[in-house]
Amino acid sequence: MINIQELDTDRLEMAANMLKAIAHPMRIAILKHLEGGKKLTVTEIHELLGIEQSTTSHHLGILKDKGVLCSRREGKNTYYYLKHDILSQIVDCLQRCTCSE
Amino acid sequence: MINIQELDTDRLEMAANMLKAIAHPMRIAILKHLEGGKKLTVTEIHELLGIEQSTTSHHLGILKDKGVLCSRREGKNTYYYLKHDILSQIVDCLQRCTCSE
DNA sequence: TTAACAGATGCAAATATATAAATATTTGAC
DNA sequence: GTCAAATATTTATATATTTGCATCTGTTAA
Repeated sequence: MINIQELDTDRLEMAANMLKAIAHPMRIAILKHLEGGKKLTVTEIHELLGIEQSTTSHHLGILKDKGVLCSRREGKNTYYYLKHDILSQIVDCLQRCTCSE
Repeated sequence: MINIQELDTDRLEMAANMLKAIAHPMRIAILKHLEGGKKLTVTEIHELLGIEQSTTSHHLGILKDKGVLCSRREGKNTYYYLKHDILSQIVDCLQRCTCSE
């Protein structure tokens, strides 16, 4: 028998993990670059953001692990992209909420 | 002279702080209860969620500090409510992104 | 002015996260 | 197979977060 309360807790937990994954300046910047279905490699992102390769890979790993991004390997490169297009909503919302203060 | 890069960094930082504030199971649950312009007291929230009063107050303080909630004192009670209605978008988005997995 | 209620704050222990440096793995070219 | 490029993982250190308890501050009503 399935417990609704439990399900809800799991769902909240999942949502929180997803948000926690996004809630970092560099990771928000990554999402911005991936809006509109764009796909970028680790190297492209690490150069765009000007941060270490290993740090970039780490951030991408977190985003993927928590269900924010997907990745596809093509040859030596791994392309990362948004798992759900609607996630752009979050970035947009943040953009609107942070301009008035 | 203002540095655009710097501004952008500050803005990202602010956005990340706002998201970090939301990114917690209990705090997402709080936002859910406040959708639609509802105002609730600390006690109401602490009873709704079934968590300690002081823990509730801590969470509300974080959300207020990071610009997610506002509060108004009325007599013995303090009512908390969403600062920006559009923040419901984030909760909605999470709800949609967490049902398919 | 005191009792009782509502909320906020300080603190400490447990836990989680961030970063970078070093190292490992995977893949394609030769 | 060997090498180099692209990416991932490991590790260690520093820092931040979460939670509950105890306590403190306001506020209302007796």
